[in-house]
Parts: sequence; structure tokens; C-alpha cells
Amino acid sequence: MKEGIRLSKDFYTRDVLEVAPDLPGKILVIKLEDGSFKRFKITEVEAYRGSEDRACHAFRGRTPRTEIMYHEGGRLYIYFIYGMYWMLNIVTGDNNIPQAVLIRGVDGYPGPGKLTKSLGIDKSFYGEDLVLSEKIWVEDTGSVHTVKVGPRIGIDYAGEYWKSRPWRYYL
DNA sequence: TCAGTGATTAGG
DNA sequence: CTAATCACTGAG
Repeated sequence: MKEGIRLSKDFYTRDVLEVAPDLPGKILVIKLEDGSFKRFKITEVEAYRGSEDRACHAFRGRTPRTEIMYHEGGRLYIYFIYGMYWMLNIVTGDNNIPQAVLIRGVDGYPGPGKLTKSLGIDKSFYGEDLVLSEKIWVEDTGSVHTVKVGPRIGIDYAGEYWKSRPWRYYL
């Protein structure tokens, strides 16, 4: 896997529908418990876009859990679901525009619950700044990737319109 | 198809 | 305080 350059703030402060399709193929770098760093190619993501998107957690407004989504892009939004899994999301867009990209899979670990369990990602990563953090960030290797699109998964409750938005992006 | 499992949230 | 909900996974 090629070395890369850490993505800067400008990458994340764009609209989520611009950021999300740019993430598959990028490299997630994370510091492990033993102090070493490991690199994983991002393979699948989904966009959650603002207070209008019925599938977005910010649809019901600002709560302690969703607070970070209202921050300027580049932070991590982490939440716990189904009593077992931590979900890893990257906040995007401008201040007060609640958006995030769910990381659904990385190379070797397809599935949002499996990747966080394997990489040891939990609530301690909530709010982490991908631009400045010393334990997690994303790199661009310069490689060009063909990204496929499809509807988001697991959001039946959001209604047909939001369920059918082609906001899942994968290699 | 379906249960496990517990943080988070709205509501009393 | 209570009860409902849930951006998932693995077993059958």
C-alpha cells in the first residue's frame, strides 16, 4: 500500500455528497495499542445529510450524541448501536450543518461493526480531529478509483424517498 | 428470518 | 424513572 499525504481540513468541510464519494480508496491510519500504526484502505461509505435527511441522526435535532455533527468537518462522530457495535463516522461540511459519512468497510474488514471492533474504535474516539490527531487520520495516496453508488443500508424507517437516495459509495 | 444487547432518547 | 428505538451481525 502506497504512502500517502494526510487529508487537510478543506477536504472535509465540503458538502457530504462531495466528500463521501471521495473517501473509498483513501487510507485510514490508526495507532494500535502497542504504539504501532496500521493502514486500511476504505472500501465502503454512506452519506448522512443534515436535518432534512430522515435517516440522519440529526433529523431529530441537536442532542448530546449528535452534537459533534454540528461541528465543522473533520471530526469523528462515534455512536453505539444494537447493544454491541460502535459506528465510525466522519463529520463533514460547515459549522452548524449536521452531516457525516459512515465508514461501512475497510480492506479486510467489510461491515461497520466489524471494522470498529477489529480496530478498537470506541467512544474514546468521539470528537477526534482527523486533521490534528496523533492516533487516527486519513491519507490520500493519489490513486484514482472507480466508485460505485447504491442506496443506503438499514434505514427502512426513513421512508421510501430517503431510503432510495444513492448515497452509498463503494469500490 | 430473527434474536442478542445496551446506550440513547423522549416522555411521565 | 420507564420504555422504545436502533446507520448491525451471525446463526439457522
